[in-house]
Amino acid sequence: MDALQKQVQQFGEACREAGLKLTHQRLEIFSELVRSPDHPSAEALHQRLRKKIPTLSLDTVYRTLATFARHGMITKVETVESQGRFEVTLAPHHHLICSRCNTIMDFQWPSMDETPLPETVKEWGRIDNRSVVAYGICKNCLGG
Amino acid sequence: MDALQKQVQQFGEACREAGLKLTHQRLEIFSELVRSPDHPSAEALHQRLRKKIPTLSLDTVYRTLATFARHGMITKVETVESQGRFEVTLAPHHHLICSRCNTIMDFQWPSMDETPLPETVKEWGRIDNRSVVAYGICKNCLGG
DNA sequence: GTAGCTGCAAAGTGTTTGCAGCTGA
DNA sequence: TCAGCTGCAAACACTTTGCAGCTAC
Repeated sequence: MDALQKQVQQFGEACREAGLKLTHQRLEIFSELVRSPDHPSAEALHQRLRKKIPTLSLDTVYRTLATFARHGMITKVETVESQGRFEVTLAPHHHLICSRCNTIMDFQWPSMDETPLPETVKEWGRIDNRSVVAYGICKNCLGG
Repeated sequence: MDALQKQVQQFGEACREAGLKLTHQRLEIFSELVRSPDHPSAEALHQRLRKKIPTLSLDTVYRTLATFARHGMITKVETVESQGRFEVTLAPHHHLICSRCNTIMDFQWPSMDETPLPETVKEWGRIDNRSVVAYGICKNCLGG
């Protein structure tokens, strides 16, 4: 069984646990997100899925993504753009955003994940997760 | 001369350098942002400024913020919400966001600022800036 | 005097919602 | 069967734009 199949199977279990019905649309939306390393927006996902499910409506994509996010199955990525971007919830990782073409790339930074936060932050409240967002220009856009 | 006055004076110089006209509206919008530690949205700024300048229009606030951001005088903060949030460009700092009440707090983390990024990131392209975004629940919302 | 800024109104874009019919468990 | 999901269309919220008059330089 390949990685995608495994993730889709886990998805089925997660739905059952969360009391969510496992519909065709939900399965396809999730699979597409697993296959998409580029953090697509709801609109982008809808475009891609229409080829496979022509009747799929954009508002279902929005609703489904919101549902998944509420159950922690996917994560809404923080960006400066107004459009939300989504990704499947995985191991802790960070984001590189190209200011020119707006692509988002993941990267790992284990030593950072283990560095304790400053004392002042602990006084603020409870931290659930944290990630680094780095802005710059990717090699493509630099013309390299 | 207090800190606010100083910052406003520097603002005047920054405008001249950038070739921007120093209008009443621009000055007030900038001063309000300097006075606002809570990273207000365009809408919020407009609300606050209306008391002082009743004729100020919301689209001028949007346009002005975009102009300031284009010239690096202010920064648009990355959040998961759809609304953009702004702050005056200052020393490097990071953000704590309360998932419950959506307030944004700044914090310093100098040791993190100096930690070099992983090698893989250097291959991606040029990094201009980076910051940590931490999500959690603030003490207020925890009921503490 | 003139380039550029502002206010107004209208349009755009991304997202959410109400409803009626459909469907997975 | 029936709670809950989907598609449709309409509403919404935030942001941008075209235009004519106004203002800082």
